[in-house]
Amino acid sequence: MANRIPESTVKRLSLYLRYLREFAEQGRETVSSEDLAVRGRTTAAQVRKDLSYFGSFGKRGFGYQVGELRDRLQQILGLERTWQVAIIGAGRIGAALFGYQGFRVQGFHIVAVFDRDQQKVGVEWGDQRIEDVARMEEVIGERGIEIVIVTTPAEVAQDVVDRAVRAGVQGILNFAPTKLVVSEEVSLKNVDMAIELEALSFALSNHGASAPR
Amino acid sequence: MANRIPESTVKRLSLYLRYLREFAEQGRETVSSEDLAVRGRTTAAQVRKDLSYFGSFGKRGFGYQVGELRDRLQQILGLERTWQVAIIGAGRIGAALFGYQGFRVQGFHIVAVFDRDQQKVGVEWGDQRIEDVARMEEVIGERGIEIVIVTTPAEVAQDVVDRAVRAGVQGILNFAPTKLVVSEEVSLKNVDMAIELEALSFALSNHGASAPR
DNA sequence: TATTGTGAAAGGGTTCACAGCG
DNA sequence: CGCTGTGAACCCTTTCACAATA
Repeated sequence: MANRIPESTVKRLSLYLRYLREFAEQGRETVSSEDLAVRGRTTAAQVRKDLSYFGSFGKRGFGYQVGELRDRLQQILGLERTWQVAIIGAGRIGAALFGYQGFRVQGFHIVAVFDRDQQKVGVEWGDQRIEDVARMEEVIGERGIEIVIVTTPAEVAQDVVDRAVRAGVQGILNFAPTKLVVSEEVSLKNVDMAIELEALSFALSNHGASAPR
Repeated sequence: MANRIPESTVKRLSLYLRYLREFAEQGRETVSSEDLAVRGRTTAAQVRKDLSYFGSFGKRGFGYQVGELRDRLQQILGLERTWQVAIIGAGRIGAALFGYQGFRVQGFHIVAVFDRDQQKVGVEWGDQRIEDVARMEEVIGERGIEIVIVTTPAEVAQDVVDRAVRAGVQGILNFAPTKLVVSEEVSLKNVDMAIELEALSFALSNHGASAPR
């Protein structure tokens, strides 16, 4: 069980979890792999293969218990616990993420916000007071911060990440448009809006030119 | 040339373009596939294969002309023209994206911002006045909007996208945490922060349990 | 001589098809 | 009987290795 899981499988599990919550809200008790596939625009075989990496959760001839599968996915994804999260960079993107309630629901607790701008340090954001990034290591240690969300300018992102990792951070969600280098024990995910837009530009520029239909 | 290009190749081209701009700023005239590979943490063979989908731009024994390859990539990615872009949803994420200068530089011109909240309609954001989403079709037509960035709540995202597509939009960058359905002629890219965070949670929860080292 | 461009091989993820089982 | 779980086939992307050549 759980040998080497494709990244794409993990992301689909997140989606299945969303759908299971929807189904649970609607009062449904069971779903088939086909139901989940239709909801997520994938195939039933894909759903079953994704789940099979972690065990067998269904009953042949019936499908899956909605509540039970939802709970198993939450457990698999590590969402039954809470995560201590910091946002580094109190600019516009930092503010947007701080305000996004979705994180809290999932057990991601934002317990610090850092900025280097002395004008911002000390300013209150909801339940947080912006900290000086100079004190980052200290605060990471004190509050047991495990994940940082990086929303700094690209030029300083690598530096703050190196410091955060040395202070004990294990996971990084990077919004800075730069490729960060981290050691293997640290998990890194990138959200790069410029790349997505450029991929869109490419697709639009090559309508029909590349696709045979 | 340009038969069927992997999505991953297109995204790497965006990165190579960034690196070429850096190299150009540093005054470098030539680069090898190895130089680009080191900069982007990939392999020289990968760089050459990616480029080979579009032609041969290098000189054997020398490498590539920095300026020339940069220009070719800009052209391939459709970045030599400008794109008319609208943001749908004037909330925190919409504001963050509106303020992000990176887009403008690349030729993505934000020429409209929509919201359904009458409190926001008419408010000025920089050079834009927030429009009522009820007028969306009209404005899309008038301003020749080709791409929309969706930052609405998940519940209404599909509806506004259907309307935008009917009004002529060809590309969608979706920040709403929901899977949108669009017809094949429309290009869709998703940025789903919740999924990225959950994938991070999974990776952190399975440190060593899944990876053999 | 150094580096590109590219067929061929390898690797990894998705789809298929069906045996297994409630 | 119906739907799951899964080995095998398939397909797509990456890597390899080397001939081509500026």
